Amino acid sequence: MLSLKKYLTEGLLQFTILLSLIGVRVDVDTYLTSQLPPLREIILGPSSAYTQTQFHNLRNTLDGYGIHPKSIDLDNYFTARRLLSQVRALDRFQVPTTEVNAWLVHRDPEGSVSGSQPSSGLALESSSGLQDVTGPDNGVRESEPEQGLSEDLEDLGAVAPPVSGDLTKEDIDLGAGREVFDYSHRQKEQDVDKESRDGRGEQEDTWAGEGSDALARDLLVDGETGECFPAQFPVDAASLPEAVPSEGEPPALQNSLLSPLLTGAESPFDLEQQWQDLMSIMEMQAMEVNTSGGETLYSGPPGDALSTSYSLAPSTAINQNVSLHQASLGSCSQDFSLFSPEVESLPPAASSPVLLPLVPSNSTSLNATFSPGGLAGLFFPPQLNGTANDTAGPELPDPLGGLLDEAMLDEISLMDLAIEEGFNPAQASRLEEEFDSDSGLSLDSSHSPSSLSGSEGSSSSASSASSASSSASSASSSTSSSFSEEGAVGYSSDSETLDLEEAEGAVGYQPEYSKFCRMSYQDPSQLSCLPYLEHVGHNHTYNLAPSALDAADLPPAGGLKRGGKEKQADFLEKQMSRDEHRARAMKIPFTNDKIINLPVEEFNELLSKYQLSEAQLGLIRDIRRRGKNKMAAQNCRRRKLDTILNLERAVEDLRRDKARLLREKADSLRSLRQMKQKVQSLYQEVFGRLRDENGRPYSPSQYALQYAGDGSVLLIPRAMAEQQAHARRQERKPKERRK
DNA sequence: TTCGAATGTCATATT
DNA sequence: GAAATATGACATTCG
Repeated sequence: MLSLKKYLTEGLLQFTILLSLIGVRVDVDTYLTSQLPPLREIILGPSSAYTQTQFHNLRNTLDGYGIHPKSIDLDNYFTARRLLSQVRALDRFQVPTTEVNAWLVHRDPEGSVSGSQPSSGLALESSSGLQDVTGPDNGVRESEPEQGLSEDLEDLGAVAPPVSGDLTKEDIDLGAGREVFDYSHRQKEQDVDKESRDGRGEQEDTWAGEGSDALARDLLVDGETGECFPAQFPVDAASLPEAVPSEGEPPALQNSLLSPLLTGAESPFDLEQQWQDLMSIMEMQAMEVNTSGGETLYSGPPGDALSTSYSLAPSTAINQNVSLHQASLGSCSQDFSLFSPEVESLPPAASSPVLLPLVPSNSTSLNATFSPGGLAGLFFPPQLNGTANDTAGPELPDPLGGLLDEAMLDEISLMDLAIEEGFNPAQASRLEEEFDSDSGLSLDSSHSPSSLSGSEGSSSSASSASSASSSASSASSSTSSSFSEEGAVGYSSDSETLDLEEAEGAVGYQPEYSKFCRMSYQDPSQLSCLPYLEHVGHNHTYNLAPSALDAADLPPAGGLKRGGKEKQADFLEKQMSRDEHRARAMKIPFTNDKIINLPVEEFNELLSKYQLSEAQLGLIRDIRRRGKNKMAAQNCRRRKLDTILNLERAVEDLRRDKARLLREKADSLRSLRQMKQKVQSLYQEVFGRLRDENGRPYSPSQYALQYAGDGSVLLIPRAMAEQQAHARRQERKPKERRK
């Protein structure tokens, strides 16, 4: 048994593993996935060996010495024997196998486009899919704030890791994926089969061979653990094809996009139907007037398919807009999370085709037709004086001018002001864009350290130095910091300083380090944790004065062979600041930390304990002054940075607020137009039913309805109504000016 | 060699 | 007024 194990372990099995892993990985995976746990155990080792934590060990086992021989038994031996022959046979086809894999790379995306959507295409679609998501979306929301878009993109990466996480990222993130295993073998394979690979460019080999293999294998085997998880991608596959509509989007997809829109439009149509019912109940005789008015109001730009279709149901405009988004939502279940509700609801481009029709090309005429007072008609039941007459004519220059509730004037006037100013949602979005683009501040938060730099507490790691120093300085006030970090003046860490002092019997340093706060920002190990701060590790200790260097640069006594400690001490010595060198040269009997960080009372007390020369005292005072100033400068810079970051955040918040307000404004305008249209209909209906004493209808050019303060509606001569409306307008102007 | 970032230092103002 | 702190300006180092 043992001999068999040994035989397997050291001979056949390893050879089998090597061969199988060199060129026939997919086939090995096939075996693995075909429910052959023993073989899986033999070749790949226990599943635990493929966990991420073990992966580097796995990487080290490429030579075949870490294959978990404990998992081998006799059963596996025979299985392995059988497989060995197969593997050897397969090995001859390793190159074609690789080519097949390369073919998979190019095929899968097509499959995803075609709608059959093999799960493999998802990962392959990653980058293009990302663009596809934003592409059509941009097509609909082309005036979306770029900030929102960037956020969306970030979100997309978060939402759909399989999409955004491409191969290279996987390699980077995991340090080594399972591909490494294969890659290494492929290196060997290159050695063995160079001729067969000479025809390929290296890049192609990397992509077609490694990349596609990895991708294709990702479909079945986790790149890291080697575990099969076919169920994961189908899940994404179900959502992604919708979330990632490609350019060559099939009509079916577009239909799926439109269908929710149409469905969503049903509700508005129902409303409209109700309204029509109401009209019919009132037996409106001049229905065509209303209809024509509505069409006029909602007629969109020619050629606009959306607006054209929507113009038939003006009152549904808002809901149609919503429906449009719902449609895109339904079809983009994943990327929908990209858009925050507020951003998403803003319909720069999506709504532009829809909203533009809402904005009457002749807004002034609309205002002329519907003065703010017209709205009042919406808020009281059609309780009219009941003087019935003939139908009113279609021309109602300012029919509701007198129906205004003064309380609404101011509020509505704002809306009307917007209309009068020619405001429309498209302009709003345009404004938004301009605002976004000319903010002058780069709000790129993707790599902005703002995310790392929180408030004072979290402190901007962006200014790593500043951050550490801030905490250091803040703690210094209490002089009870537990930090064991670099002193304010020196660059060496406490432990390093201690080593140095121990090694060289430093000039009377008293290591009460824990008492003092120290700055850690020069700690390379910490810097290494902050990739964007890797460059922050300068030793800006200025050139030492020759006198100081004399003492500092003395070679080790006796010229003994330096140990690691001494080398470290030498290195640290070079890292010492100028003031530290000076202090050593002047034989200052305490550390610069103490000099700098002690409260003035303790500092004076410390000075009194020693007999110090004037030069020493002067140096100590300078060290203290410079050290404190250094910390102050660091704090100052940190505050500056924090201020900038806070300003950036504030600007971003303001941008969001502005976008939200613009959206609300657009919504309000839409609602206003809807209400005005309804009021117009009501007005016409009521006016049309009025009859004079002879049973004839009143002429709309001569009479108008006016809403009185007591809630009643009066029929007054139009001239009088216009006069009153003019008077109100004059009244309103000073108010607006005051505002 | 030049440039920009990070940092140290000084002078001065402020607390 | 001293000490601490803040800050602008400049110098230095480093990649």
